[in-house]
Amino acid sequence: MSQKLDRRKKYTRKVLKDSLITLLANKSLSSITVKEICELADINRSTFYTHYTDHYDLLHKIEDEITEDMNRYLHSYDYEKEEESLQMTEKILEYITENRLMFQTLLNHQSAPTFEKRLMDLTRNFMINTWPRANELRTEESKYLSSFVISGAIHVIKEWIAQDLKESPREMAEMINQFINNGLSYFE
Amino acid sequence: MSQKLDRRKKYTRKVLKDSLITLLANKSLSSITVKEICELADINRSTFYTHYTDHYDLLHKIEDEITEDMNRYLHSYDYEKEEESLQMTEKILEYITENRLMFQTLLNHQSAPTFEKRLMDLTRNFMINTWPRANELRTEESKYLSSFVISGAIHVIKEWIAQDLKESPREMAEMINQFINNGLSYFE
DNA sequence: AACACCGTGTTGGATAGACAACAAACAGTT
DNA sequence: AACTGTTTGTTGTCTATCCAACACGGTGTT
Repeated sequence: MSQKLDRRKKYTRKVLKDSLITLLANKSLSSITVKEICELADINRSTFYTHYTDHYDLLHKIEDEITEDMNRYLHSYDYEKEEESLQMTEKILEYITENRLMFQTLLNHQSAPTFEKRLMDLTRNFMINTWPRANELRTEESKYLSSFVISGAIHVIKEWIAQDLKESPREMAEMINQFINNGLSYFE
Repeated sequence: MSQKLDRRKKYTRKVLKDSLITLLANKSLSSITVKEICELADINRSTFYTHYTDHYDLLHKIEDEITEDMNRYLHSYDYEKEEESLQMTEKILEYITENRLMFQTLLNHQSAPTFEKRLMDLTRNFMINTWPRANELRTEESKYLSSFVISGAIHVIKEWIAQDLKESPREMAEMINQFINNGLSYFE
């Protein structure tokens, strides 16, 4: 799956991604130039084109990576067991902590409206397909409920980030899981 | 003098230097292996040897660079003018701020006893050769006085670092210059 | 003593990235 | 409309780094 990358490739992609994220914090995606990204990353511009076709492609691949990671977290725990579902949420929040700047800017509609939508779709699909309690509901209802619950959770996370991650991932995980459980029991 | 470096060289040397400094914070120089440095820096070990002969050489070149930078600061201001001498001290303190971890560990005798000595020699030479007030003194006296003043200043800086750089470089510059001036007027 | 283990210093071949140069597209200026 | 400056893709050559492999010396284990 994830091939063993040459250290040079690994480094180049990392700094290009970091660079775009940094720029996105202050400017709109369309106003950012490839040249600018490369200068900040200290990478030759021609090298950029061996990895990405343009900066839209770069952003797309950044988002791909995040959603892949999220997906991995979602599927590496047994959501039916309460403690494991808690650990899962905690793991995801830790991941967000580690990539704080990324989430902070990507969740900001202005620069990249697609990201939040992708996150929601991903999580909703997971819930609908693998979560028993959601399954028991009628299809239509479960869709709305999951949307409700997930957009709520994402909003809480956004606020958490905006407040400088004052609470620990564990605290937030407990809080968010509580919210979600309450939300899901709404129709029970 | 400083040739335009290929980005790759620049990057490799930077991460190797950072890596050694990081390791020095916890272990003694002699117990650190080349392999370890390369693994932390994520650089192939064979690449290390194209730049440095061993880790002692690496540390030596780190120190070289710092002393060169210090020297540049010392000579880019007119020390006779009070305001410029203040700016100079401030500039040096800012430089220390930017390389905080480096100074913190290198000034710690345990790991690298030579560094503090090099710094002192450098500064003392500067004072003796280019500072009029020190020149007026007898050679022997000026040597001792400069040693006294400089070791005092370095100690103040070490304390400043240990106290997490609470004061601004400007504040510290004013304080230190005051100390030095008072110190130098001792024999006047 | 024989053994396995680990870091060292070095080599050779493969490749990613640096760099310089280019034509083309575009935006703003006069 | 010609002019200036900037970004864009693209290409060819050069070289720094990667990687795997090697012989060597030191250290410790049985």
